[in-house]
Amino acid sequence: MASDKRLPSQQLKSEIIRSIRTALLELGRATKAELCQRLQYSFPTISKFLMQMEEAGEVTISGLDESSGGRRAIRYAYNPNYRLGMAIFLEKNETNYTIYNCIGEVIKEGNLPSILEEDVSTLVSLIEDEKKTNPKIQSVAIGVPGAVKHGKIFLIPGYEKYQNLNLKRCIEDQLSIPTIVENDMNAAVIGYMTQKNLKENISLMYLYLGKNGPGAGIAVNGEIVRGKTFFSGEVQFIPQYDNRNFIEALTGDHGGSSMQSDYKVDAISRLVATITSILNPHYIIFCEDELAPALLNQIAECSATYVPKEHLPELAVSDLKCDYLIGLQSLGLGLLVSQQID
Amino acid sequence: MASDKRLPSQQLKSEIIRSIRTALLELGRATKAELCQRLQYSFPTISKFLMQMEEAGEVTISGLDESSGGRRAIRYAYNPNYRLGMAIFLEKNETNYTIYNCIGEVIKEGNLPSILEEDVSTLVSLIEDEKKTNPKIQSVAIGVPGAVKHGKIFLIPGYEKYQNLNLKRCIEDQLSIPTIVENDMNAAVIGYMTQKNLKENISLMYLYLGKNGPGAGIAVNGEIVRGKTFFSGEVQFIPQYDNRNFIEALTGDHGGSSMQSDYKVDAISRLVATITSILNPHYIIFCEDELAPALLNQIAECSATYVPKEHLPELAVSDLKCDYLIGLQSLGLGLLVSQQID
DNA sequence: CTGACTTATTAAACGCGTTTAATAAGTCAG
DNA sequence: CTGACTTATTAAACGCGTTTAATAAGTCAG
Repeated sequence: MASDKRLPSQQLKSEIIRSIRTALLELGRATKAELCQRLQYSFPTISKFLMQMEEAGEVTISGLDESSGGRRAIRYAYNPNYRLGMAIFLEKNETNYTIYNCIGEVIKEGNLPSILEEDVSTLVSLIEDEKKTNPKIQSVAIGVPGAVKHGKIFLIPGYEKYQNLNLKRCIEDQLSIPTIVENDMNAAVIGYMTQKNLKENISLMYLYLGKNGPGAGIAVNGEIVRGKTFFSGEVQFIPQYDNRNFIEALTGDHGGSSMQSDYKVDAISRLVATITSILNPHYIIFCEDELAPALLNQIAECSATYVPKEHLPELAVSDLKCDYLIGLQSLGLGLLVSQQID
Repeated sequence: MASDKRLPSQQLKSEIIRSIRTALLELGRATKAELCQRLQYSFPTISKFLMQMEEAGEVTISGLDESSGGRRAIRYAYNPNYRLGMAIFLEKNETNYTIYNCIGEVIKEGNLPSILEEDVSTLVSLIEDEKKTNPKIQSVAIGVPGAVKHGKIFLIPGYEKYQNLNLKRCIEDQLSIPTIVENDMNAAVIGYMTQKNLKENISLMYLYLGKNGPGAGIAVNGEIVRGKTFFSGEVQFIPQYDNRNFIEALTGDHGGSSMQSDYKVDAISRLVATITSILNPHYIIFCEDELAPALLNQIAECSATYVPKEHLPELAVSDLKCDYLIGLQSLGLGLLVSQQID
């Protein structure tokens, strides 16, 4: 076990810095008085850390406030380019990555063939090279099509090189950059929550129907659900009809007369009703390229035949790719914001 | 908004006391050195608080350790009767309550007719009277057959006197005893986790089949799931067959030939498979008076026809009444342990 | 039964965030 | 343009947990 003997005072210091950073990023600009009001630390404490951060170039003075009857207050702004993050999407067919700053602006985008079947060193080199040309990169967030817990990839069918690899530790040990690894659908869930600014204690399911079978990312009480064997969200197996589970109902042969989309709507509605009965989440999100907005109403109506209407979640469509990106960036930003002051 | 301007130092102090109490209750007896090893506070700090607690009678010296080569260490024990808790079960047909100490020993049991249809003052008087004869009672935990959030009863069909009542605030304001209110099934979930000493990040469902329809308490990542409209766990609505949901499958007419328990087993197995596909929990618990142990194996086997076996949760039976009690006691103990020192 | 050695406990000095007092830098009426 | 009044900032004193040094209370070989 590593020496995690972090003194309470050290911990407190880190927490103060972290909270100043997030407050400044959220507010855009703030005075010392506003920060100590919001963060419940004393003026001298805020003042001390803000001075250090200004000296390091992490915050800048953006001007003086108008006087409200007395001495004019100094207004501070966070320097969004002080540190950068790198988000990497490892996919079957390609590898995308972005370099972004603390307010989510993308500085650079990159695209490569898939490296999932190659040795991990390929990925390490990619990061190392980008870090060389851009030394401000201080966090890496990697999305993978597999089950991840605490940075270790427990299950990633078809890619032996990554199976059972602690990718987080691997990169942190070799490159000394704080790293986070997350499953793709879970990152999308995090991205959606970030984007909609959903507070904690929100529950939602993000459903991806897919060509090769559906999958879902789920958050309960604001936290990602992983499950005992990383099987959570594998909704394809849910028994829905006498002889068909969800994937069979979605794709199977139904011998006949009904409209092609009717049985799909019923299957999805049954899933919505099931999730509602179990988790009663606030939202269920579908991929906008998989589901015509008109179908949402049909699904809502049909779900209400199974479950009292007032308990149904809000149904919405969203851009999975975009949420995935925002999720990874948000995870990476969390690392940036927690880092020690230089 | 109340004056929640609690100084960081005050907060830290409370946290130190809380952690000493839980450590001492968990360990039974401990030396100062063991406590500061475990809790990561310095020796002088532990020493100071332990002295205060000893003066107050909250901890006692249980003797000296054998020497391990030097001065013999003093071993301290928590006084389990220093403070007591009261757990109250409000039910349709009766009202039960227990008074218990910090190690869960029941000091007194009481039984009354149901008071759910009476005015809340009946409940307040009950607590007040017990508190008079036993002033050591410093926490109240109340279990109700309804949906609760932060002490407020949002939904309790059939009992208007309690509907939309903030029972926690009501009792705390009138009697100045820290109070917690929780739903019955959720309390059972908490009780089961406490009893089995399950760490955080565990997920489980506690299923009650019931005479008037099934219901479930669910914990995900160690936290109770309440849902957007307190509807979570209402598994009776889950569509399971072409024309039957869970409650219909459990109770309905199946026209004939199959054994009475066969369709029940299939319906429950489908529920197990569904929960597994969505949450992949570690445990699903049934009530031991509702399900013969032999059925568990049948359910496990049948579930495996819907979902790969390795992902199934551990299925177990337990005593609901007992778990409910332990859950309430555990919640009340949490209050006791968080209280300020006298 | 003494002195070298352990280990537990107490006492003094320190570090750091908070509280409170002092100072700096504005506004505005007359 | 001065003085009463605001508001922001800085400086000094304080509180409390930690670190480090000193002391207390044992063991054990010879």
